Amino acid sequence: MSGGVEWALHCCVVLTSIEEPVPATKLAELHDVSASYLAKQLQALSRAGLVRSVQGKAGGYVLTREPASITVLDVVEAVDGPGQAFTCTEIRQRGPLATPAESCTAPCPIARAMAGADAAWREALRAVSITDLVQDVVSASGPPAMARIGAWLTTPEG
Amino acid sequence: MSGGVEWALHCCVVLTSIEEPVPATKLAELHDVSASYLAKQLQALSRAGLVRSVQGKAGGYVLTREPASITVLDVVEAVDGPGQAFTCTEIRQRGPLATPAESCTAPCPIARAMAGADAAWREALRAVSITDLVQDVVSASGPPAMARIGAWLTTPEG
DNA sequence: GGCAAGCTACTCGGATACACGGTGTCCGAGTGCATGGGG
DNA sequence: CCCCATGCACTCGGACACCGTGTATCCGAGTAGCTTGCC
Repeated sequence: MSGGVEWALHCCVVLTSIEEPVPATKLAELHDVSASYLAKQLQALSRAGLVRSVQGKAGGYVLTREPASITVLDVVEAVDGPGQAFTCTEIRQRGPLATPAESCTAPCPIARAMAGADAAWREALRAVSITDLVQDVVSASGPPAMARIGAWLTTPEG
Repeated sequence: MSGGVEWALHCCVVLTSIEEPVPATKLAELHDVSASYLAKQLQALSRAGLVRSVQGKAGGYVLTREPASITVLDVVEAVDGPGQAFTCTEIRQRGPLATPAESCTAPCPIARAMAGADAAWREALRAVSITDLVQDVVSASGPPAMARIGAWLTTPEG
């Protein structure tokens, strides 16, 4: 899995602390990561419609939806792509004992098992929303944690 | 995910059709894949203890356990390694608002969500055994399917 | 005919090149805000 | 005092190198079985 997923999720959590646009550079120095590379992940979120980018002097990124309606799966699919991890090569249709293509109406058992596991994985990620992550943060670091982040984001210099 | 997983699973299914050792070259030409690369996957299965390799003229690979006790998860972990797909970088401990290390007793919410999804994925793969895959094959291609494979493996030339 | 030594051929196992996707970086296009001048 | 044109600084967006992991391959070490010669 792409490491940028972690950055993107942290950014989504941070963006819930404020309504104004936050530039990528701010998010980068807040997390102490490469600004250029983080921009790539944010662009992916923008293409997926999870965040909206506003340009100009006071521009940046804003969440488009309520945090409760954004799931972790949304972010993962936006950054890593919607493709499945496992792809069936149809080995059963190759070799001297290849099964004819007309008998391959149903997917091969291996592909089915993998697809089932992938569905379970996605379902688990779909069950967690950005709001849930924020709730866990305030439970661990105290209620003013998110407020401190929002305040830091508004200060001119980091 | 590594593409060799698919090859390894097909090999495990094929190995259930016969008790004698099957060389890697036979498995390769049966599936019409690279023999050298398939050997690497079989070595991984051997290191994990799922198959046993016998050397010499009539050597090859044999399953060590009953197919019903070998799960798809076993094969996946043997080939792709036991490591998780997602690894937490502990971003929360970096940057100007880093949370102190003493407050990080519990894993961060993002890592927990990912770990939960990974557990669900593994559980789904653990629920499917090689025997289940074989049963699906005979249901789709008819009872003599596995017998044909076993017969082909015993013929001198492919 | 039985047995043992030697040979052969076949097997696995690890060490070795190549390629592609993820990682990281950079600069150009576009836009909203601030400023200064005019009415 | 209000409005508008101008400039600017800041933002995103996509295009460009680099590296690590997976992909593919090869050759050497080792062993079981067959052959052959001898007793």
